[in-house]
Amino acid sequence: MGEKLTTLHALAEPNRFHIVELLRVGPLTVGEIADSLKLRQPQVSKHLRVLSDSGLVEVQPIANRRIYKLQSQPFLELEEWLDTFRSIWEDRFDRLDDYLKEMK
Amino acid sequence: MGEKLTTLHALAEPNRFHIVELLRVGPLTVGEIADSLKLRQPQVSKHLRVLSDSGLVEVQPIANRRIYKLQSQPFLELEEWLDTFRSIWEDRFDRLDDYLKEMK
DNA sequence: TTTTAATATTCCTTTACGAGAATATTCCTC
DNA sequence: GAGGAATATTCTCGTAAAGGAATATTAAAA
Repeated sequence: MGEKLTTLHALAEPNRFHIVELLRVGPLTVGEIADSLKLRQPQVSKHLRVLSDSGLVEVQPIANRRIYKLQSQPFLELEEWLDTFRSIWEDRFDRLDDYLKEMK
Repeated sequence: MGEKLTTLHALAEPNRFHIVELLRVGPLTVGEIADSLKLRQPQVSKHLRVLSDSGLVEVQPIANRRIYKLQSQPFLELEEWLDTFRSIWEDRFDRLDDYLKEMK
């Protein structure tokens, strides 16, 4: 369960969310991300650190640069979690009524 | 895009995440949630406020009590967003190689 | 209509975290 | 090996947000 919270927390920050949206197009360096989002390099590095720690992105160092790309696992796990709710939406038209009856 | 961030933010808080997990079993009152999670009533009310503002839960007042239940829309929207990544995971085995070649 | 139960709201304190600026690190190039 | 790019880390500060305690609100019940 902790992983899901970590993933959610990482994605819930606006700039990190934007970074993820950027990276869906393809791998990018820190500088490119900073330019695109008009953020300062240190902040981008810090956000990438969070994304990296949470497993959402992966780094590949090339010489001076570091190329970041999305990692599928956390996304898939999150989607899997959301999928476990599907049965509920269909199943629970009258659960509320049940509940009301139970409590008299 | 703002709704997704709102949803993510609401879910990213541990206690709120737990509340959501609790509510998936069925609708509950504030007191029941507080008991289950061993939280104080005011904090539960405050978290439920956030969840309610983000559309994740719905309230139904019955006399003294307020019964909270999950609302499907935000979950479905989030899942839909995650689903847009699917094509990427399959498509992008070699995108990194492409990138590396591009930048020589 | 006073009392009591359930919930919401407010105020205060504390903590988490993001931004900014400066500095450290790493690796290429000359 | 000195200088310069690209990136990471550290420090400080400001702010958003969570917890605690007290209080307000609402509705039922006596």
